[in-house]
Amino acid sequence: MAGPRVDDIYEQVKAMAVSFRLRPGDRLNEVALSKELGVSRTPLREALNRLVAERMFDFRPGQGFFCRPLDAQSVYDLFELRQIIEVAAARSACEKASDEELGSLSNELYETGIDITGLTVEEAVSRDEAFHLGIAKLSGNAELLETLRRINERIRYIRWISMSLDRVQRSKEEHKRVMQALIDRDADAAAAALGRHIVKRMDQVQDAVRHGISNIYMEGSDDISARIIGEG
Amino acid sequence: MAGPRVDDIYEQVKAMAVSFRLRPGDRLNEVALSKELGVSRTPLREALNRLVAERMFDFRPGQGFFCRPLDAQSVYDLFELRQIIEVAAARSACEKASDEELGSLSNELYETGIDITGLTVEEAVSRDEAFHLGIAKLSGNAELLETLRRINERIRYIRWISMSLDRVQRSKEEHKRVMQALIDRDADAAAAALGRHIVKRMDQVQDAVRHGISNIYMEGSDDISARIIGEG
DNA sequence: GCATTCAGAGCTGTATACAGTTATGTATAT
DNA sequence: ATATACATAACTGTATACAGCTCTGAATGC
Repeated sequence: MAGPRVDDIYEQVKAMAVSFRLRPGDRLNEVALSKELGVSRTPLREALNRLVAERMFDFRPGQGFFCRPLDAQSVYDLFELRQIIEVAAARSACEKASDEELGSLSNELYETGIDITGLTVEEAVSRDEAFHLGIAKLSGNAELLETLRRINERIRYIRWISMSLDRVQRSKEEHKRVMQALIDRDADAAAAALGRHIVKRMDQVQDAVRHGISNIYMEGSDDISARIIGEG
Repeated sequence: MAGPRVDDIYEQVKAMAVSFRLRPGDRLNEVALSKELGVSRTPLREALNRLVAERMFDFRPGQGFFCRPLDAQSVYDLFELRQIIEVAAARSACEKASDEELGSLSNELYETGIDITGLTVEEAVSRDEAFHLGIAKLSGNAELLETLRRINERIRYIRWISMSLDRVQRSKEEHKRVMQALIDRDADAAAAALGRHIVKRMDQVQDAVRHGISNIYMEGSDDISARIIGEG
């Protein structure tokens, strides 16, 4: 029965960290967590070492693994890096993507993205990520795509908070504008629209971090992702 | 005596992978390698899992760890990503870096970088990396810096080959030009100079990959790093 | 000569045990 | 009441054992 354990454990622990069920700064109890997951410490530690490499956990020899705290500076850095990478990806996509690829990304955007009311925060963020990753994919650069994926995982919680605070979604309008620029193969316009789109969020995000950081340590904050998005 | 094992093992194995002592595509024999390193499989596997997360190794459940093959496309992608990140870092550095910081980077460049004749390839590449990482550091973005570090590790071998083929170093002139633009706080000029500098290498690199890929599997190719750089 | 099957060796994946270290909490002295 | 020292518990770090899977190669059949 037992499929490849380590991959599963890795995904589970990552999900716990992403959703802040494991609280930032906290030391991880390997025995307790391995029991909870129903595995031994050996594969658990292997999974944790992957997450250390992804900077989702800290490792202090002799003390163990610590859930990496997300301070305001790190969040800012990650958003800035995300912007850099995505803007470059959009430019690249203008050159490299086929009409077909652009068409299918556009379809996806319009099919899934018209109205996010009624979705959970998790679903809404997931769709947002999907569009941005879609652009990265069209850049044709697999390393760029993977790097962006890693970044997204680390700021997902912030996006949940941001999404749950800001119910009115102007995102979609901005996404459409980016999409149109891509279809027009207008690299400058695409870069500008996408750059503005991300920068615009960064102020919100600074607030979100402040809200988030104060809520993170409260009980019950782990179900932010399940919150339903109300009407504007 | 025994310091933190895993960190050491991680560094050792990474060094072996970076220098292609472990050949791309090859399956890793955990027992053999653990004996060679004088440790047991447990911490070795922990180290390997970190390297999987860094995309330096592949992991196939049931089969084990594989040294990740560096195909031409991956090399191109990594260089492209490197360019994106470094150019953005240079722009950022123009705004954020203090005069003092720029001064000390400049000093370092002129002190260590005037003539690389007589250095080993490893040393020359190390200095090259140091300058580029110095700019990334001045961007003030720790995540950007770390991402670039990871990229560098994966393309270091290519840089060794490139450096050993191309004895005449025009790099330094280009570095000086970038440095001057930074000191002038001229973001556009810095971005342009650095962008050109990296792009210029990419053609060489395509050749290097072809040379490299054919040499990688030859015996004795693992001492490329020790080769001495002759005069122009 | 070539493909197929099967047995054996070898290797991976995980659990467990144990040594060594770090943290905790209590008791004592100031 | 506070600080310190010590004993104990808990946890980490690594080695080892073993089960199960994968690969290799020889033997067999065509």
